[in-house]
Amino acid sequence: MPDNHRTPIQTIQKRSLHDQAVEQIRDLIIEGHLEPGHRIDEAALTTELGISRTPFREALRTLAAEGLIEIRPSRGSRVRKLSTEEVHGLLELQAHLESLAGRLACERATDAEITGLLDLHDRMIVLYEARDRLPYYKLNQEFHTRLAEVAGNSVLAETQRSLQARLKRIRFIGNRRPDFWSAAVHEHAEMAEALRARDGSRLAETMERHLKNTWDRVRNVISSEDR
Amino acid sequence: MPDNHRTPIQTIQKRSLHDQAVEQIRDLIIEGHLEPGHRIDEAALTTELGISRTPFREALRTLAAEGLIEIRPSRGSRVRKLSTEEVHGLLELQAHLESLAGRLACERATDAEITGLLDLHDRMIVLYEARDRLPYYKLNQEFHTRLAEVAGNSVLAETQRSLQARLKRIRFIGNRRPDFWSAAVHEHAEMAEALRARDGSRLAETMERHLKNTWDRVRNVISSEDR
DNA sequence: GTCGCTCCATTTGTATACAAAATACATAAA
DNA sequence: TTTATGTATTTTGTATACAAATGGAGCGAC
Repeated sequence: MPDNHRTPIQTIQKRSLHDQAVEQIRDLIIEGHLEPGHRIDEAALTTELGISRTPFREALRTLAAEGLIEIRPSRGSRVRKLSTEEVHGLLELQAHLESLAGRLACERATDAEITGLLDLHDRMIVLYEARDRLPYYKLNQEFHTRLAEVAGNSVLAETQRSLQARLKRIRFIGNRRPDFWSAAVHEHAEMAEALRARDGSRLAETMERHLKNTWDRVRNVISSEDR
Repeated sequence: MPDNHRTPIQTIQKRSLHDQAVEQIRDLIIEGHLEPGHRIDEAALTTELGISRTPFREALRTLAAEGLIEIRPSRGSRVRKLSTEEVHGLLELQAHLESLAGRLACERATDAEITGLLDLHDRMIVLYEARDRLPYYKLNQEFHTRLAEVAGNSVLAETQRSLQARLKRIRFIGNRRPDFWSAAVHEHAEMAEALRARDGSRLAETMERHLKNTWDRVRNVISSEDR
């Protein structure tokens, strides 16, 4: 008799200190514990993480390649501070990428994948109605990520993820104003409809518009904390 | 009296071993001296480059983040071998990105930048007529890179560059067949025309088609050297 | 022959030691 | 007071040493 109730097998992953460091530091940046423009203190962070400088510095190289930090030769690394132009560039590019992702998802995603996305959307609505901002924000990120994942292009998904990581902090700020948030939710409802109908063109158009509007929603916020 | 004839002051750039290693290894991969799927021998390469493992391994992390190599925990690194699907994904994404780049370039580039691109195109034609394949190929790469650069979105330019690097070897192979090459040149002529007229929509459309065709030109070549 | 085991040679991952550079500080000259 | 110069301290870059893991070669049991 098969044992249906055993705990699911988890592939044991041995992760190098490097990998763990990358994730930890990335989270510290995204969650705002390391502020943009702030210098990264190797000594402090290595003792904090309990690792030596070798894997730590490798992690810095990875994060630099991802665009999250910047390394100035012989002068230390800093959390990268996004200029207004860069944020605009990131959002412009993401709008365009997700427009493609939307179109492809409508063509290539399985019914189950579409249902999963719609389910995600429903949960977002519930959270919006409860004005539960942080969980909403997390599901929102997941929605965009998963849409890119079901588009059947791994490079696209990977690139989307990278752009999203760089924008994470900014985006979070963007939903602070209630009217902004409401507008975003409305756009999401439109996206869900297009998705349900597998209307690629409409979804593409909506996603592009959604991200263009995001830019309008965050631009003021940024300029205030500009360099 | 000011000395107008002294040699111009060059900002001395000290480059870390890390940076130099990244470039060297990247070139080795792109130029095919390190074959896809082939294991990267740290001992051999470090002595060859005359550096220690520390900066070398940092370079590997950077290249892994760029997608050029893959690091398998405790089991060494290999030059990443592109599957047919990945090449398709890369080209699909690049097509979409360059379409955006084309549109934006028409809106934002200066006249001088447009002229520069057209000049590049003219030189490509000359090289094509002389069937001088390698220099043509290099100018072609430069054309695409510069188009992305003058689009006024640094993130877009950076992303384009990264995708291009990953595709470099594949692309080179694509122009082997004379009829393929001729078709590509024809498409480029169209792009130049649209650019001259600053017709963003047409340029965007042409670039997308150009890269879609590139996929058709390249797909057979790849499957033959598939894993 | 094939499977499984043990041991050894490599190779990879991490820590540490040392060298080189940058920053901070203090002192002296204008 | 300001500027310059030299010195100490900290930080960064690189090499090396050591630990841990992997991949085979050899060998025996079946």
